[in-house]
Amino acid sequence: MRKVYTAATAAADVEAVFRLLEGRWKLVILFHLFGGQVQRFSDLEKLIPGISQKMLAQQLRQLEADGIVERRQYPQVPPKVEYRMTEWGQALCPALDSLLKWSEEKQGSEEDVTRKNIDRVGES
Amino acid sequence: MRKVYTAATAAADVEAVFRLLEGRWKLVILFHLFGGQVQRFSDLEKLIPGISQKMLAQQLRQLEADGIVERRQYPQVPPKVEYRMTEWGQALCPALDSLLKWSEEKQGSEEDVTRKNIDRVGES
DNA sequence: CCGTATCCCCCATGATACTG
DNA sequence: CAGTATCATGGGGGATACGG
Repeated sequence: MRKVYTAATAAADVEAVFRLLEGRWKLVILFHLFGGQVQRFSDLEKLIPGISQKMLAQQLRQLEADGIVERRQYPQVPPKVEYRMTEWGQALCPALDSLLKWSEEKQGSEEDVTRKNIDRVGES
Repeated sequence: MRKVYTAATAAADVEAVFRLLEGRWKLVILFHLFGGQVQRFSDLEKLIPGISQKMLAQQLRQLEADGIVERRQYPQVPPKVEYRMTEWGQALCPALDSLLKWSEEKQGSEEDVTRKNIDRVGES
């Protein structure tokens, strides 16, 4: 049984999802973890040019708090910490893919729009 | 033939989509237009409590510029302006729905996570 | 009815330095 | 290796007023 939405609640819930993923670096991090990949803090630092330690730590903390990413810490010296997607987090991948597919559709749709506008010239 | 993505390009493209939809009011507007609904400026003003004219105009302009929403102006007094989804914009609906479905999955996945954490106690 | 124009504030991000 | 702590900043969004 699917949840029922009004325009307001649907928008609010999508916004809630956006808030989980907004943040300058979260999506890059996620795409480096999708598909079961496991990365250490320093791996992500290397994989993501331009990110600072502060931002990497902050975004990972938030993703972890939101249940999207799992942090696994090994009590040893030197420290070793691994990050991976949670099961739920991994399930986000196809949803993001549908957004990508949508953005790919843009090209094909533009000629149609042009034709529609031409057809509409002189409309009341 | 699908476009091929790296972690960086996939993230960049999803971010591009997010930028189209980010904005305090865009999603509410969209959900009031999805499914072929047509709304006048003043309709949207009434439908969306708390929005200012400035913000409504601004968000509509951006949605229009991005090809998501279509603005149809009738040259008459008093002015009449209608907004509706473009074909491409309407295609966004199922993609957003997959995000909603994902957020609905959260509940079911949380007990599992708890169990996993318990199982993992004492792990090296 | 359908918008612009201004001013202002806040918070996410960045730079930089330090630590168990 | 894997992080905090602190300070600075800029642009998105709100309040308010005005215009065709």
